[in-house]
Amino acid sequence: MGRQPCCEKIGLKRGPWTIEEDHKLMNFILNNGIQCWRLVPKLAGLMRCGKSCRLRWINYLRPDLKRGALSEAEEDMIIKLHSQLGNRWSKIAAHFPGRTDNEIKNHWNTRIKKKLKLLGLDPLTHKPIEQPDHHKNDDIKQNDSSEKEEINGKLELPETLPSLDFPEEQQNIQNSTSSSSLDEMNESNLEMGSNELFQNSDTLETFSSDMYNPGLEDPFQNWIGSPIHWNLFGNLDENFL
DNA sequence: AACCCTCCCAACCGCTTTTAC
DNA sequence: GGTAAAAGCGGTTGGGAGGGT
Repeated sequence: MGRQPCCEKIGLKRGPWTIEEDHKLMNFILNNGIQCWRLVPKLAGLMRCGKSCRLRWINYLRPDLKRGALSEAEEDMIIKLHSQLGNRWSKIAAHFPGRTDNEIKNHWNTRIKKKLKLLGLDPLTHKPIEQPDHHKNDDIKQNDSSEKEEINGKLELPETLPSLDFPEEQQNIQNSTSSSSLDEMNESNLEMGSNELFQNSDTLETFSSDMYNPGLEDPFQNWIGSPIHWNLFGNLDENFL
């Protein structure tokens, strides 16, 4: 007997959201807040499941979302955080106000992973990828020029990798080959919380607060600048509210 | 112009964790 | 403490966009 579905799926709409749906959801949440996602679609007049509404809000409609491509500094910090937290995207995203876990995860899977591989690093462990012994040198020689070309051309990598300046004890764990010890490290880091975790390196608190346009104190200013064409919503009130 | 391929990202699925009773 | 429901999370996928042939 499996778990029951999160909602009654019959008759529910799926796929991309329309502007009308966005508008309904946003108006509902802005006017009523979120008490229970399961009730949101019903009360907002949407043929979506609550889960879908939650995702849409978090990943696209939230007023405080930061839009646009991730900067190189953000990318470097993602790499750094990933080396310490693993695939805990929500934890990583917590250090990037206005960015979503989905966005960071997508960016990791489509860009950063490749970048690390091209640099000969395992995206999982952040350690150099082991080459088979007897072809090791040949492979490196062969790949060297072509990959460098790609690195310098297509991907426009920085000259050097972001320095992963772990505290000493974390460095030791990083150098260990045991995956369980990596897990332990991650667990203990999580328990420590970010404040303590990064106290010995450039603090992420500083990073987080400095890097995000401190000029835009009000998140709604970001919202207004988002690529959603708000003027399209202008006449919808009459129709949907 | 038509086709193919790759990249990117929004959205879904299913599992885990948290909360409420 | 046990159970069910809700929320959260991470892996995966589908399809549109854009570039190459």
